[in-house]
Amino acid sequence: MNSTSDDPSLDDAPILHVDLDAFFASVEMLDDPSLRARPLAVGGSGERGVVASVNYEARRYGVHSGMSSVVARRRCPDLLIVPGHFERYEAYSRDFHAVVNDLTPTYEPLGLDEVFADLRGLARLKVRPLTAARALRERVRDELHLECGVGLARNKLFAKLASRRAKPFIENGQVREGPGVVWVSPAHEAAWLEELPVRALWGVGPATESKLGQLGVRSVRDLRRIDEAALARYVGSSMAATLVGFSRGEDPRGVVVERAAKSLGHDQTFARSLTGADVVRAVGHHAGVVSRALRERRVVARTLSLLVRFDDLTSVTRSQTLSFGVDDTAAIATLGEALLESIPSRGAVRLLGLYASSFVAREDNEVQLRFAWPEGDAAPREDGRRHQIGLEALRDAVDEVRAKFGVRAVARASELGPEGVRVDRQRGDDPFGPRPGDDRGVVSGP
DNA sequence: TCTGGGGTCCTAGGACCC
DNA sequence: TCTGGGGTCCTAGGACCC
Repeated sequence: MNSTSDDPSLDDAPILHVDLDAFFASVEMLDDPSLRARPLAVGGSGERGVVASVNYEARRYGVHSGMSSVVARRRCPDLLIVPGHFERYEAYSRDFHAVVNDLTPTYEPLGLDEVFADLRGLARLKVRPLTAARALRERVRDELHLECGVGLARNKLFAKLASRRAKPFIENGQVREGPGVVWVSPAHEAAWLEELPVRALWGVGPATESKLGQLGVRSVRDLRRIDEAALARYVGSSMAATLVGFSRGEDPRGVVVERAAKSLGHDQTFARSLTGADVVRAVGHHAGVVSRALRERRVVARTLSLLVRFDDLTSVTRSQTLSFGVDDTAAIATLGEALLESIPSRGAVRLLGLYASSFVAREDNEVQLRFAWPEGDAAPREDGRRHQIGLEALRDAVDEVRAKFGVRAVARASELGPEGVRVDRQRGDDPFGPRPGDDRGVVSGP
């Protein structure tokens, strides 16, 4: 199916996809060679844990990433599940990107362990795609001591399918070596797609697969026969157009080199669900994580979102966009708490997430704040002064949240007395709490 | 199989402006 | 005063990726 005998031209194989094999698990085995011979997974080992990465020894037992740890251990009782060391993975990822960058600067990372690259810029260097792909694999192996699969094709769709085919695979419970590098020649594209289940296409998950099933669409061949308008009624017009394109082997997505982050956040599923004041404390902890990440990136966020997943697995989100950006822990914690207050409780909290978006460069935010500076007053110079303006505006924002959602109509478990009567939390040091003669924010409720 | 934590994108409705 | 269309921003939820 793939041709490895002659090296295609850049026109026939401009897009390369590299995917590191069992990345997290492989790094753990490099850091501790005694783990090599045994089935290993990286992830949470508790009741609510999920395995994020699995070595090939464990895959022989049918364990794969994304699987709950309970199920994984059922399939493989000898499975060793170790916690992740993400700084290590990030360090390896940086080295990986550096190796790709030596091949071409036109590359696009996906997560820590995958990269798309556009090789067209190498035309003048007379680089041949297969030669480049093999050299890339060699360098990843020699310098990082990691294995990877490389795919080459006309577009991202086929390059990704190809790299998957390049990797080791399990056959009859045994690990088989893959070819390492696979090129999908344009002449063979149709054959590649023909038998492929729709689930193998990028963007088709369980929900879309099920919707397509209702239309009788299971394979890419089925997809080609279906009317796009009919498809759109089930999966939306955007997804319909994408899928129809894929079914014809068309993928307009380019390699995007500098993809600026649009949001960041932190969420955590608790080993034991939280109630009452513990939830508020968790918001404070998340605020610390998020604000540090914002400062590290030298941006401030105008939008904050809070996600709460209850024990019944229902999720609720609340978000608030400010006219200015924030990056300090206290401000984010206060806003997060206001958002939390606005969510009607449905019992114990299983997962809490806090996310920041609508980034503004820190310097630009300062300019914005100066605009808001009262007439005739001096422009803020030192940080403390600037901070105060933020607090004033922030207080308004918190009031806005409370006004919008009618906070008094809802009480957290922590604020309920034994009879379910709301007890006001005493927070004399809270700069955002009610002030004397100030009843803003209390617009509804019993 | 009742499921993590980092993200991205899409959809649909409402508010607001021209 | 009522009406419509288009554009943009915000919000909530959902699906998907690694």
